[in-house]
Amino acid sequence: MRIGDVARRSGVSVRALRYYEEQGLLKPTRSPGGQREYGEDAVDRVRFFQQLYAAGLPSRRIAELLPCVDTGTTTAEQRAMLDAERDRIRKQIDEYTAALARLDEIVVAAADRRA
Amino acid sequence: MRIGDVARRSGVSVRALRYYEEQGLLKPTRSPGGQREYGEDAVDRVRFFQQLYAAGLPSRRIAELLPCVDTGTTTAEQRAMLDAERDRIRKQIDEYTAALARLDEIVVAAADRRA
DNA sequence: GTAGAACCTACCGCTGACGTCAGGTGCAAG
DNA sequence: CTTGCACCTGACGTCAGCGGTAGGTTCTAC
Repeated sequence: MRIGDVARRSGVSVRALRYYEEQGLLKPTRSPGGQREYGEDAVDRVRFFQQLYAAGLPSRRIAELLPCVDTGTTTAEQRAMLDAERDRIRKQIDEYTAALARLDEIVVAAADRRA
Repeated sequence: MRIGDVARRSGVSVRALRYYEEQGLLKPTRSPGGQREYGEDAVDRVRFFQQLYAAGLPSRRIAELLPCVDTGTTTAEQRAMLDAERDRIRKQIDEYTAALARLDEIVVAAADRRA
């Protein structure tokens, strides 16, 4: 698959795919002419990246845990990082939930006024 | 209260407080010498900002909904914005939850391997 | 009245995940 | 063989929420 196909199928831009490679997240082979050639798994991998990006993980962290995904094993360091990230995400969810409650308060207060 | 006091009490930097003013979130009065003078409610307001920032609301949105908080009423436009933000936050929570599940999978898979 | 902490404005710097050129090359179709 | 789209590298631009610095002023304490 060429880069445009991966982009269309995964829903990210061509630029983003080149950026992911720059960050060490994708390692496509090259055609004799120098064009990137992606395997079938590339689309799923990109969707996986998007999920983690959406949870606030930076490229570095994603790159660090790719070996875990590929080998199915973790070093002590990787487990520590995974735990830290999971903790961070849980806290984030709490903060989002709290903020949501604050916005709800505003809505409810305004609704009461109108009632 | 002067800016340093507000900073210490609310846990944000002096620089951040000046930034909030620049964004129209705080409107302290000025002393004859030109120094910012904050009311007692400033600390709570800043904590409120932090909560919303933590949920991914940009300064603009926060500025837009401050009138709602102060007056306890909302215009149709403001209600639409509030609904959109609440929706966005709920989706974000879903995405965070999904990402958390993915990380959990990795941890569990690695744990199984070790077992 | 003077030291020094706290304040002021103005401005440049940083990070991250890309967007957006510019200028050149690869490749499939007719 | 040429059209023309897709691709390439390299490099600068963007946005948000501040951090940090420079150079000068105000306020508080003694």
